[in-house]
Amino acid sequence: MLKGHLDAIVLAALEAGPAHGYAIIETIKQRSAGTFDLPEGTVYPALHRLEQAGLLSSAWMTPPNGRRRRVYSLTKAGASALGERRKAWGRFSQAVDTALGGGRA
Amino acid sequence: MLKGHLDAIVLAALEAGPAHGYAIIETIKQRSAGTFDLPEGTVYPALHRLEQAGLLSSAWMTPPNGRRRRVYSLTKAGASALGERRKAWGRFSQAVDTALGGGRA
DNA sequence: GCCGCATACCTAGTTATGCTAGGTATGGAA
DNA sequence: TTCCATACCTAGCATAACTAGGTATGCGGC
Repeated sequence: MLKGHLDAIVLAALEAGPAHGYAIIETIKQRSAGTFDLPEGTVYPALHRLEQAGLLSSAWMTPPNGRRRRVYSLTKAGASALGERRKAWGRFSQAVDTALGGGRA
Repeated sequence: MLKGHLDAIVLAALEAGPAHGYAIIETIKQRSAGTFDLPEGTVYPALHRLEQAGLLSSAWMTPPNGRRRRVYSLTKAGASALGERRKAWGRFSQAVDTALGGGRA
C-alpha cells in the first residue's frame, strides 16, 4: 500500500519526460529498487484521476511498427503539484520520524 | 491522512509506558509538533483494532478523585510489532525518497 | 501457420482505513 | 447551575489501492 503518496510518485516518474502507462510502472519499479511493483489496476486509475485533475495530459501514439500507446505528459499544473507533493512528503515523513523515534531518541 | 502508519505511531506513543486514549492523542500531537492532531474517531477505533490484534491490552482505572479511564499498555507482541513497523517505515520512506528524488538527484 | 507470451490498455467490485458527526457522561470552575 | 474540558464510544461516509477479471496485438518459436 502506498497510502496516498502514489500520485506524487507517478508525477515524479513523468518529470523526466512523457511516457506511457506500462513504462511508468517499470520506471517506478526500477527507481524504488523493486519495492513498488505496482499492479496495473493501481496505476491506470491513478493516471486517469490525475488527468481528470488536470495534472497530466495524454495522447494516443502509434509508433511505426508498434502498438497503440497512451502517452502521458506533465502539465504545468502537474509540475507545480509535484513540487507541493514533494514538500508535503518531506513534512509528513519528518513528522512520522519524530513520532516513531520519540521512544528511542 | 496517516495512510496506514497510524498504528505504528500509536504503538510508539505507548512505548514509554501505559496511557489512556485522550493522553495518547495529546502525546502524538506534541511529539509531531502539532502535525498529527488526530480526532478521537480516528484513535479510539485504532486502539480497539490494536487490542483485538493482541498488540495492546487495556484495563479500566479510576483514580481517587478522577474519572474512569481506559488505560492501554503495549503487549510483548505489540512491542515486537512496533519494531517491525519502524523497520517497515524506514524501508517505505526510503523508497519514496528515492522515487521522488529521482527526477532531481 | 499458429500458439503462447509479453506488451498494453481498461474496469467493476472488494477491502481497508481514516474521518465526520453524532452521542453519553462526569469533574471542576465560574 | 451552567458550561467547559475531559473521557469514552459508534455508525456511516469517503477514498484509495488492490484483486480479478476482460480485450487486443506484435513477435518469437515450433
